[in-house]
Amino acid sequence: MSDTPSSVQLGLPGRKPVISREDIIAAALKLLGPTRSVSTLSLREVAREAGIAPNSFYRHFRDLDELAVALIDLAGESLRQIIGEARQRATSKHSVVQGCADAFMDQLRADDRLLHILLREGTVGSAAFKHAAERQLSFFEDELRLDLIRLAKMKNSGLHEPALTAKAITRLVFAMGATALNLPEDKHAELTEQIVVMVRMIIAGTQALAASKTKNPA
Amino acid sequence: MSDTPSSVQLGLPGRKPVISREDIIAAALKLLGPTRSVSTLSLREVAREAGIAPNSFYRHFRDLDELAVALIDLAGESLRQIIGEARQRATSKHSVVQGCADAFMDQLRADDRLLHILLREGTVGSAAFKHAAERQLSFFEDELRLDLIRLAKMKNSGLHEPALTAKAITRLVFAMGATALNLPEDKHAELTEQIVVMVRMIIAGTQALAASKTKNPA
DNA sequence: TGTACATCAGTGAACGCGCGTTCACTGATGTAC
DNA sequence: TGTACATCAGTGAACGCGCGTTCACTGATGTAC
Repeated sequence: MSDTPSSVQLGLPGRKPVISREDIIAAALKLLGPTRSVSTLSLREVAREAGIAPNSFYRHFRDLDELAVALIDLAGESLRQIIGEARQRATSKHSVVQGCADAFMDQLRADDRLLHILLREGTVGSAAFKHAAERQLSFFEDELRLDLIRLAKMKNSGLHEPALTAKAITRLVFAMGATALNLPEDKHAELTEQIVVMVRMIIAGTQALAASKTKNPA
Repeated sequence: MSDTPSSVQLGLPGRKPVISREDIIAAALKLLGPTRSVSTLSLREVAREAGIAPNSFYRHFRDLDELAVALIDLAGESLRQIIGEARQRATSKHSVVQGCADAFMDQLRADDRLLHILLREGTVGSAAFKHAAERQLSFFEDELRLDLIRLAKMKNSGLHEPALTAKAITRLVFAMGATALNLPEDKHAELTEQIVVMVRMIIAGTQALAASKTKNPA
């Protein structure tokens, strides 16, 4: 993920890099925001922000697309960590759903650029970029699936197609989060509430379908 | 929506346009596809495709953004018409949900450029563009909301927050549709099936929540 | 420790390109009489 | 019907700009002995 390219491995002779891949990524993140998306970044612009000559960019990334994929991968890791923490934190006090939704929206409100990227840019850009975004989403779905199964066991309730349920929740929350990026701050609480109810709908639905399946097996 | 700008109104003296706004829109649609999104179109490119000089573009649109908004509006209208027909067609034979999902995916498979735009590009682009996309989505949600209420009355089942349910279904289906654009054709049947189950989950969930509300009013 | 050498991160200058936008224009189409 | 005139859709040429990419280079940092 964040390892250096082979030409920069330690132990080889030569000058040490004075700026790193991470510095360039940080520069790119500085340029991003509610009004700038990854696909509109230019190589020269990123280099300017990082304080290097345009061609120096190539010492660290093959092209802009490689940078974009690195950003997506970072964003996925970051989100999974945030939600992972929210899951553990929320087990007793509030519901898991509410806790995760709050954590999600908090991060979004904190202007986490990485989260912005993941929410907005899965559907445009190069094939490699879209593939990377899809990959991170599937990681996320997988963790959620396991969590849903655990939750269902705890509650002794059924679960109709856990994988599909996880996918539905993930895609829906991400879509709602993406709309939040264009919303003024004072609408965020309302949106958080909407997300919570939507997720509860899906969970209630998957339980209802599981129950009817038990009664009337196909 | 598709009316001509004031400078092109009929009855005024002057030369009649040999190409129209619609011709330029058609040229833009020709350029779009699974690998090209609206935000990557250039004015010169569209003009080239339309067979006019670059500066002639300005006779019909203030800038590229105005063209993009026109495309989004068209896309919204087109989709609502498609789904509206599917609703009426499917009332007796299959379920409404299955019918609409099929119509949706058929249109998508038929490489409807307008639909591509609406699915993929609500989250990037100018403020005006995002606003137009959001507006079309809300139109769609509103129609769906009325439909859900009608459906609930027919089935004598409850409906927890119809507006939110409609929003959840719309956003989820659109998100799933967007992923379909990057999928090979042979995965489309599977995806259609997933969409149908997801929508059923949400409907089952909203009914379950409505039922529990009746039993245990807050 | 000192010296010769190899590596290679970062550079400055230059390239050709497509872009959005402007300008003054042309000439077909319409209206007025 | 014919003539003079106004309108304005479309044009060709030009502008300056930022872009991605290339090239040969420099010089700091490391290794070998």
